[in-house]
Amino acid sequence: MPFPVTEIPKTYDPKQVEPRWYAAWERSRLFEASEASSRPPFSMAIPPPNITGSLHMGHALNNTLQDVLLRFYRLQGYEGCWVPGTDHGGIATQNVVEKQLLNEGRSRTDLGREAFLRRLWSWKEECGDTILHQLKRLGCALDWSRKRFTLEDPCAQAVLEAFRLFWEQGLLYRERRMVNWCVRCGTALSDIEVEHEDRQDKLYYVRYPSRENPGDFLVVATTRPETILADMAVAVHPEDARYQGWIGRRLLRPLNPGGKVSEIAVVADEGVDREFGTGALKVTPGHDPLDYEIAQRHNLYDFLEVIGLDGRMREHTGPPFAGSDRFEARRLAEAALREKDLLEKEEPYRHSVGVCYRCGEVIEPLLSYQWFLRMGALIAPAIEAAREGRLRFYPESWRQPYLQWLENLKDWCLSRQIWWGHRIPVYYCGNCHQDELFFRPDPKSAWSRHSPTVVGSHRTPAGVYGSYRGMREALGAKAYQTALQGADRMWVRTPRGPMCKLEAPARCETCSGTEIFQDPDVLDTWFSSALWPFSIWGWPKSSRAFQKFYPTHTLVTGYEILYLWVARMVLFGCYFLKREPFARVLIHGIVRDAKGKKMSKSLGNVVDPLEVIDRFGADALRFSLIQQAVPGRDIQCTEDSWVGARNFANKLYNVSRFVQMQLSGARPVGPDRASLAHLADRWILSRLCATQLQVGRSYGECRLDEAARCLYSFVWDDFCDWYVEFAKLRTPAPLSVLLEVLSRIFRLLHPMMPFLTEDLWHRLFPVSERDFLLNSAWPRSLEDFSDPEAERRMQHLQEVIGAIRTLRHQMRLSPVAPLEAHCLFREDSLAELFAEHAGAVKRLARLQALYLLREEKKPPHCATLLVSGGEIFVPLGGQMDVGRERARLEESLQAMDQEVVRLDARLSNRSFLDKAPAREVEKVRSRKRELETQRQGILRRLASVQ
RNA sequence: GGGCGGUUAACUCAGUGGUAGAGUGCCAUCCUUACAAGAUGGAAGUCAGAGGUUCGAAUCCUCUACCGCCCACCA
Repeated sequence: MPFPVTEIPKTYDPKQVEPRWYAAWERSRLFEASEASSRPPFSMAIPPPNITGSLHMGHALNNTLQDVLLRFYRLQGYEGCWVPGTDHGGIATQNVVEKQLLNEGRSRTDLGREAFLRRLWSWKEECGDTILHQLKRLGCALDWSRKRFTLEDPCAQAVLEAFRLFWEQGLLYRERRMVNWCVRCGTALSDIEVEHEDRQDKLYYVRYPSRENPGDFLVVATTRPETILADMAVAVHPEDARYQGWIGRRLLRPLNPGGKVSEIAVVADEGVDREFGTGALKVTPGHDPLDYEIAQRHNLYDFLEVIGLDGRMREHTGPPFAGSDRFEARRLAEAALREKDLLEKEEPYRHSVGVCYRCGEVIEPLLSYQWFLRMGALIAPAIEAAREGRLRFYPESWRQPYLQWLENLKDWCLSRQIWWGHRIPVYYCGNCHQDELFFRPDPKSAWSRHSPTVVGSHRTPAGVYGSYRGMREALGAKAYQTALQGADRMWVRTPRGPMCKLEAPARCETCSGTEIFQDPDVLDTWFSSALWPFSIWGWPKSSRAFQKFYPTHTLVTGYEILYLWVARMVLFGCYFLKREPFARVLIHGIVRDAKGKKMSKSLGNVVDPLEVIDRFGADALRFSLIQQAVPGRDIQCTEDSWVGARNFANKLYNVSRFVQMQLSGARPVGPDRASLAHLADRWILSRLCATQLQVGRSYGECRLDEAARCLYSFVWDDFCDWYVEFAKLRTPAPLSVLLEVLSRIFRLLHPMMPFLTEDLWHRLFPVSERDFLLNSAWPRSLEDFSDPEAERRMQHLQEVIGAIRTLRHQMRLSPVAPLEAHCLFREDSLAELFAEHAGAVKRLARLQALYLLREEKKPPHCATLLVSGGEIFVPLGGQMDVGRERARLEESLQAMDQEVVRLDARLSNRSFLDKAPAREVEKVRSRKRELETQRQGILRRLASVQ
């Protein structure tokens, strides 16, 4: 009894299926890995999304790829463990919450550090897991029992421990240095957190008067005239003939803090580019990294610093500059120079400007106290790992950039002057540290009224520098306490060295003083990210999970965070554990919109993955992304690609429905090689064998895109279009093969389309509710079923069926016009083949009759088809259009002639015959023979068609 | 300034030495009892350009053009 069609809907509805299965998986704790398992481990650490925002296409792609790998390796018999988690996201998250406060008309200093942090934690509780929850809709097989957050234990503990270990090894130091300062975020950034943007600016040519003869100028080109106020010298190239006479002379600084004119020297330095501008460079060591280096080379240590941490000109610059924004100051400087007739000219100039990767504000190079990590000792192992193949990149082309980055690596600026993050575990003693502090007080506090009197300090709009002891003395104990509470932050220079402790010490180790305070800075959020592949398992504590699952197997990520994150994980993993944190890095591209533009909120071109899931299903979204995810290459996401993937899902759904309808009570046993009699059976299993091999290989080599395309074409072209069409004619239906093929398709495809395959698996096979596909196994090898002979024979049938279908169109016949075919084959085996499968050929070519001729007995009024190994005559009777038939034959004759010419050219080429492999030559020869035979046939037909 | 990647059908892209592929779109025909989210057939490409290596090049090498990305102390 066929299953009544009406009971199963004709189109697949993912909405009915997907949520149900994810719930079932979770209920059964299907994704929870066991460290006690004897199966080999396959572990992955999710790239933890920041707790800002919600799922976007990039996450969807990244996590789909991971889920495919996880599910594939689980089917392969591995103990799969994929750890979910989120990143506190330092500056990014703090910015989000600060923006909220701003809308309420408040700032973080209004709240104070503690209240602000409380607010961030409640944000985290509220929105932090949004993305993780959304990943469930995508089907991700994450082990929820192991969810981590970078700011909580065990990850937070790992951060402290890592810092302490670095400290003990002497790799940490605190120094006043030129760093990238974001005046908007109010923090230092590491070098890779600075992005470069091309900007249209002006290049100013400024006259620096000679001291001896103020009418004599040396002209310097600069884009930043506001920093002239902090110029300490002018540098020229030592071999620049134009300036030999100037070296060693004194110049008058064109603009001066407080208007007090002072002198600067002309120095010679190799660092100067003679080609640029006038070949003379103004040296501003307080606000430019190159100038800082040059100044050091010339022992210029007494720098002027004119731009404050808030991006405004500092007080001592005097009118009209003091207090103005640095860009406003640029215009003021331009005007002042013009007024003094020191501006020779200006020209439009395009150059790249460093901006903050979090807020886009132009970076200000500034001197400030920061914590740095010495990278020198960490680099070599990370390089070796990649050189020696213990760490592999997919695609390999990313290995070189990775190595180059490491080779040029400088020390890492770790400290951030924000509040949200891992507070640096360093403690200072109020008694015995002779320190210099920087306070940025709450403007409403009493402290700000006292500050101008502080000893030895200089003041900026941002705050006050001064010595710790000096401040206390100046303020008195009480006001000083208030100041400490109100202080936004402070930098401390420590002649005797502070203490690094996992917990706040009660008293000073040196003097037993109890006035202990912690370094106010937090660590770069990427510091905790670098520990992620081992902190998630509880490192530094050793645990069974850690033993079992570290190192992780594969890291999947986008190339945009290769340095920011991937390289640093390798550095840290190799350093702390002497073992790279993963063996493979699968690098995918960026998801772009239909026009190839990067998706961004500001462009308004973001496509919401959840919306795509609603419309097309998670499986369709996944399959579409996978299909396009050639390693390292960007992906365009378009409506079309979702539709195509959804149609594929529907195709598989329907072919399964078809098989289901054939099922009656008894379940057939699986086919075995010996008893496979039917050509179609042998053929489809042979094709399946090749497909399974290819798909397995592709999955294993991180070519998920390849696996997707391979399965797509097997399912659609081979199975649906040919095998099932053959099967429809057979009674009883070849259920054992149909089910075997489907059962294998489900398992091969499950990593990419988990919901649909799970659903169909349960519908078609007598498995219990809890026998999940993910717990089944990758199908055993089909190599026994490989059958090239069957594939060849099938090809003959396909060719003839195709030729007759084409003929109908060429002769403008209706697809249902009654036709018969008379076949004449040169080999008996072919005749037997067609005799055996006459039914299928008749049906698929829609013939009324199929005759096999023993000798040439061409019926009258017929069209002739030349096929491999024979000819097919199709009588057309009254519908025969002689002219059309002649044209058709002539056209194919022409095509053959062209091909023959090409083949002849190759065969008459001595060096081809001599040098090409014999197999290749034989291929050409046999093609030529076949063509010749067909050609003769056509010529005979042409002669007889009147 | 250095480096990397791309340029293949109208569109989006596969294809690393044997003579060009897919999906979508287009044209034509078809409600053939799994699927119109389908079936069948078709048109459509000097594989960016030039040179080289090779019996043979979309594929390897060199150069050029355009597009994109990364790195760099472009004052």
